[in-house]
Amino acid sequence: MGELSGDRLIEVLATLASPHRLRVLAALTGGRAYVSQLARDLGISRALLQVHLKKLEKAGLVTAHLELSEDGKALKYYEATPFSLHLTPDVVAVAVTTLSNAGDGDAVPKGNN
Amino acid sequence: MGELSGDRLIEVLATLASPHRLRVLAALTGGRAYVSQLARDLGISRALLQVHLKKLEKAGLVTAHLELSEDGKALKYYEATPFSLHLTPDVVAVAVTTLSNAGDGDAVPKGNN
DNA sequence: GGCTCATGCCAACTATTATTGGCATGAGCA
DNA sequence: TGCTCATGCCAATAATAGTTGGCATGAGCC
Repeated sequence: MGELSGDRLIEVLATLASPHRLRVLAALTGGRAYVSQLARDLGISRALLQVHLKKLEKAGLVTAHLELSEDGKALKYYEATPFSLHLTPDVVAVAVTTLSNAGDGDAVPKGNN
Repeated sequence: MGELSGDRLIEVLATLASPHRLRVLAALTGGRAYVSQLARDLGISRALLQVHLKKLEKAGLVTAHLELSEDGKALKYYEATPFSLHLTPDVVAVAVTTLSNAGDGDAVPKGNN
């Protein structure tokens, strides 16, 4: 996971920059779990947890797959994806060169100064 | 910079997770600069740049100091702080243990399920 | 004095993200 | 059938973050 684009880098960083998601990830690092179970473990609502799980999944930090329990219930198990990201000023400098101009853009400043 | 608390980790991640701040940091990695100059280089307003610089400074990613130019003008120079942060699931798991319960909290879920 | 350039800061607005509650579905089980 | 448990999703609100423009200050310079 050494060479991600600036956009991907930001996605990953933004995803990790949240207490909830960090806790979710930590919980899953300790072993997989299905949604409702995880919500109970962490003491947060399912709706909230799902939003965070989706963001984590989108960033590629967790993966999900359905599984049938012994009694036939469909459970959605999530598990953490291993990753390794070494951040340094140089890594940042390189990533910036591949940034799409979203959230920025204006090649012509509005006239300050 | 291997052992930061969960709160600090989140602060750093959140600070880096922005195209503007990433660009600012990259620009400063290439050499120090004072505010107005940097704003022109990046093509953004000073007001905007200052906000981002403050956030970067708060997170310890850049430092600032006043300096007098040859003609006596007070210039505020910023420079990038070297850092190295190796992110892995385990690092996250450890960081989580030192998270203050802000933005989370509710030991008792509201009653979902 | 009047012009330029640098800094700092605020009030106001817009855009995003976070969070809650509720509702609907599908499948075992007594 | 009625109850439980799991999933998914949406509409509405709350809370943050991002941006802009303007205004004030201080210091050289013509």
